[in-house]
Amino acid sequence: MSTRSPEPAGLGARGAGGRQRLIAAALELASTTRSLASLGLREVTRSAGLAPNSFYRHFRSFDELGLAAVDMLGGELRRGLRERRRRLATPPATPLATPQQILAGSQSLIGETVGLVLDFVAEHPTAFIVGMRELNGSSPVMRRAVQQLMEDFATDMAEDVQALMSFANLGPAALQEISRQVIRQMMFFSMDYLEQPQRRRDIRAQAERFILRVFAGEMAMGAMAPAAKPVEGSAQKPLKKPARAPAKKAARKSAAGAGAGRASRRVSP
Amino acid sequence: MSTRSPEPAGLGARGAGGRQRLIAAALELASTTRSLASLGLREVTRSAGLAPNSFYRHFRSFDELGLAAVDMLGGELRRGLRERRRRLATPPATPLATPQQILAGSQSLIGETVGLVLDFVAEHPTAFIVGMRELNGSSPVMRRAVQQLMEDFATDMAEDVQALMSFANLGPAALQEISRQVIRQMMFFSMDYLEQPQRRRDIRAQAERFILRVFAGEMAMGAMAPAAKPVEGSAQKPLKKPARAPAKKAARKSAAGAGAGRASRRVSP
DNA sequence: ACATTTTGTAGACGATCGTCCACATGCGTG
DNA sequence: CACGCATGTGGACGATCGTCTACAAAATGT
Repeated sequence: MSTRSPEPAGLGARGAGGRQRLIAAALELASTTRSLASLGLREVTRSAGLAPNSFYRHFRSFDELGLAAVDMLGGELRRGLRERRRRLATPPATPLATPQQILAGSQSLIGETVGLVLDFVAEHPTAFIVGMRELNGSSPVMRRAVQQLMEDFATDMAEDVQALMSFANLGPAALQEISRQVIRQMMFFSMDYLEQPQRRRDIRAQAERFILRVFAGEMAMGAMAPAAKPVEGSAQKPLKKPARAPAKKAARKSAAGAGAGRASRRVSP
Repeated sequence: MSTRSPEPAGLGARGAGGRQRLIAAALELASTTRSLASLGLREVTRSAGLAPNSFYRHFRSFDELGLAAVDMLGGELRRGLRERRRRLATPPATPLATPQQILAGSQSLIGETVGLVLDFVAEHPTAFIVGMRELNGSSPVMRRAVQQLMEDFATDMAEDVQALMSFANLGPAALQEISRQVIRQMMFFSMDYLEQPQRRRDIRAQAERFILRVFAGEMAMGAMAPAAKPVEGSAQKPLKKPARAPAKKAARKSAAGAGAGRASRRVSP
């Protein structure tokens, strides 16, 4: 529709046209300054070296820009994760093993995956920060997009775990539920990872420990009182329809509110 | 300093002065519209039924308003949780029990606590939504405040678990780590709880299951290969000093960015 | 080569913003 | 009563904002 050349999807893409520059500038500004929706159209275009009106040549609203960024970077991470995990698809170790052995054998897989995620986050800090922000942030559109992305990650993870650890027989519903919880917790770990670079090794270890602990807990609970794990129906459907808008009356077009000068520090008096 | 009367700290406080009205209006607007920092001073005062200038009579900036809200509502929840848990401080069941028995006996405590948290969230949706938003949101000041509040919750929880389940001998470092992870996960559960009222029972069950699973996992891992749980030093210090500002140059006074009309929908053409 | 689409620029309009100033009111204390 | 103090009001300023219309240049298809 827009760029006729394939555009290898690099974000920082220097020679690329205004579209990539706008996305990069918006992520940069939104991660250091405020939320995506609070950004000024003029602010972004100025930072991208374009005239204010050029924004409309590429996006109709900030939501559209945000969705493009989610598609681009979320897709990149998702592809990387799947590829990495498929590459690590060593045939399952001795199928008849104790839970201890199963977990111990999974440690390398877990460690590699955690590493990939945290590396990605460290390489694309602005994208992650904006994603985390929009997850609970401004527009319902962005919220849905990021939520769906996380749900996709969880589904990928559940499938891979099912394939690589089928011997540890976990119900598919429980597996999806655990995967979602792991993905969510990884959001916090990733934030820590960015905010406290000096503690990266510890944070990484914490993440691996958490995953191990959750799976160990599930296996332990499965092996004991069955009254403690009903799981009910399929834990959570993959985000059906919006159905109800959180806004008060009309579904806001993109963003709203936000003020003129704000405490913009009057940097040029 | 400000209100000389004790002010029973009710939020909606109708007869109260402009201060409470401003906080209530800000939370209402920030939860339905945008982030706290993106709010307009005029927007809030208008919603509170005051003149724009009256804002300065109570707060110097939006950060100050946010901190007041965190203190008020965060303190309320924290007090409620501690009180509830102390009230449930039934003497520990048979001290010499299997892990299964320990966990089974803890289910009622876990269920009660989860219920209290989710009830609070359902009763103060705007406060929680704003908190969740500011956790990763605008100003470093608010981020720190909410992070600290969560860390306090985690510490409370660790202490209570230690007191009520001392027989399940978990190291204090591991206990603090697990508590923080539980608190963090509860943020997501709480968000689900608000966004999907029709699934509340399921979400509540998921939360209880998660907590049970994490503790079961820790106990299972403690009982097996010790190479799998080093935990290192005290998992995470309680948020030492800011030390470095995430902003670029100067520490922004309160909020920044944000634009004039934005896509404010031109609601009155 | 020429028309069309895409991308970008320039200027202007009305609206909202944060903030400052001067002024008005209620209240307790001397 | 006079005084200080907290609280609230109204008007005005300069600045930034989103968006609109009109025009320019490069790329593209035929």
